Amino acid sequence: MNELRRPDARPLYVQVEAILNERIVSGEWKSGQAIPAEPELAAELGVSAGTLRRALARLEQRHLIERRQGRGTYVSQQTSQQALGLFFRVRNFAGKPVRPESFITGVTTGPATPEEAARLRLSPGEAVHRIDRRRHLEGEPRIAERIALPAALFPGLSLPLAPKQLGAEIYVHYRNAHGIIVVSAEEDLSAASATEEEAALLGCPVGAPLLLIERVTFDAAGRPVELRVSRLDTRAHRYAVEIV
Amino acid sequence: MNELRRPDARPLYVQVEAILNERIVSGEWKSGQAIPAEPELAAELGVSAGTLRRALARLEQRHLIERRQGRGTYVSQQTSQQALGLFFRVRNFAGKPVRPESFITGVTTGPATPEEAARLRLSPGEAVHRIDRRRHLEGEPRIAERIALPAALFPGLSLPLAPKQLGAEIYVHYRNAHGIIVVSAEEDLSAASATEEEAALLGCPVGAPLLLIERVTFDAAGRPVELRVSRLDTRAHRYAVEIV
DNA sequence: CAGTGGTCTAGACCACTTT
DNA sequence: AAGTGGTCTAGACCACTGA
Repeated sequence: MNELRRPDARPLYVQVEAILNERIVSGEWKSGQAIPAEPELAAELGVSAGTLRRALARLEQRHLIERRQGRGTYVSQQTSQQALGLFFRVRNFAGKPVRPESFITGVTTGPATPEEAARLRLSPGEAVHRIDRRRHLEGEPRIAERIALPAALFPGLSLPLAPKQLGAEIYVHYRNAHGIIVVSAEEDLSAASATEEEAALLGCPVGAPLLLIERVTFDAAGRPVELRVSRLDTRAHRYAVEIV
Repeated sequence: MNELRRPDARPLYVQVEAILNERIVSGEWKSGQAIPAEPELAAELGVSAGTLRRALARLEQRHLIERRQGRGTYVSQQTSQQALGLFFRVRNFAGKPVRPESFITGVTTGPATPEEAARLRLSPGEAVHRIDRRRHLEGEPRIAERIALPAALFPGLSLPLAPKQLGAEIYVHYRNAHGIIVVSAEEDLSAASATEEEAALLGCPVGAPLLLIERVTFDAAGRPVELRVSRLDTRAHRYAVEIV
């Protein structure tokens, strides 16, 4: 049933983590659903409660599950609010997190550029969907961004077009429509000058300094699922980073 | 001897972590020194090995100690290399971490500005030391920065003046000369245009976009110990962020 | 109240490092 | 061989949740 081997190279709790991770990735355990209680799971997998708990703690740290004393263990819902809290690090000058409003300005599909292929680990020329968005912070246009998605992962890309869904995080849409659970990201940050087009979009002078964010997002299976290039007007906002 | 109470609000392993943290902060256990083995420590503190291990794991995660099977547990040395690996997130376009060369251009002491007082949790007008530096990446001047330190924490600020020490991380100097162990930082990032002065220093056009990094650093006791404002020329480098 | 996760303990065994 | 940290187990007890 399980391929658990004691004298494996990896510790038992890592093997258990991988098994449970796979159950979530495969959709056997769906988002928001309760998973079996500790004693039951431990018995099924043939490990002690302590080992199982250690695996569950690692899944919780990766935000794949949520545990609450007395309630149970649930596969993360990745609601809009949670996704924003984890992945949207913009604050205003008072230090308060802000919620963006998003407006899609264009959707296209075409062969990946060399840059996109490299970052998304695609073969040269594989198809990608591209979404262009404008995002408002506290009522003002502050972010211009382009999102590139491997077409193979998002067959027949269905976009949320209702105004209500436009405000929601797109990661929630990935999960609902394509079963992709986003868990981590790598970003490269730099400074750039606003082009004419960006200046018009953001209402800033041509050549104004913008914070350029190039993000590659990964799902629970470790696949790169999104390349996002954002330009943030920092006249009224900051990007927050914590180092531990 | 210890004030460990079982029905405390905090779990035992958190209380143990705090006790061990205090021994490091107070200098009872010095940087690089081995601490007692698990059985000895557990007996001394009157807790089980499991509880002690959990506390040690948390200290290790905060980079305050290092553990190696067969060798023992050591208070972190915070060598130059380790400090850079944790706190210096600049990469070149190949994605490789780069080591900065640092040149101090000025040192002054004076009353804190309102901004400095707020970020460093000082009373208005308390004294701060200020260090201005220019930093080179791969041979070129790329960073202009000012570091503000609470004078109360750095009595008679002794600066490393030998050329060799100039290259080392200043956090290593904090530890060696003032016993301050740096463990975490919060940063606000934005984009700014180069002033005439910065342009001259960095060899870029006036108005060129720079990545502006405002960092507050905290020590093992949770005190803010440094406000650092850096301006990074991103023509040849990126600032790397990981989100988990 | 029953059932859940969270804490704490005690002890066995293993893998690694040093002498 | 002796001593270290790393893994795994089994079980007791507590704190929280919901019916």
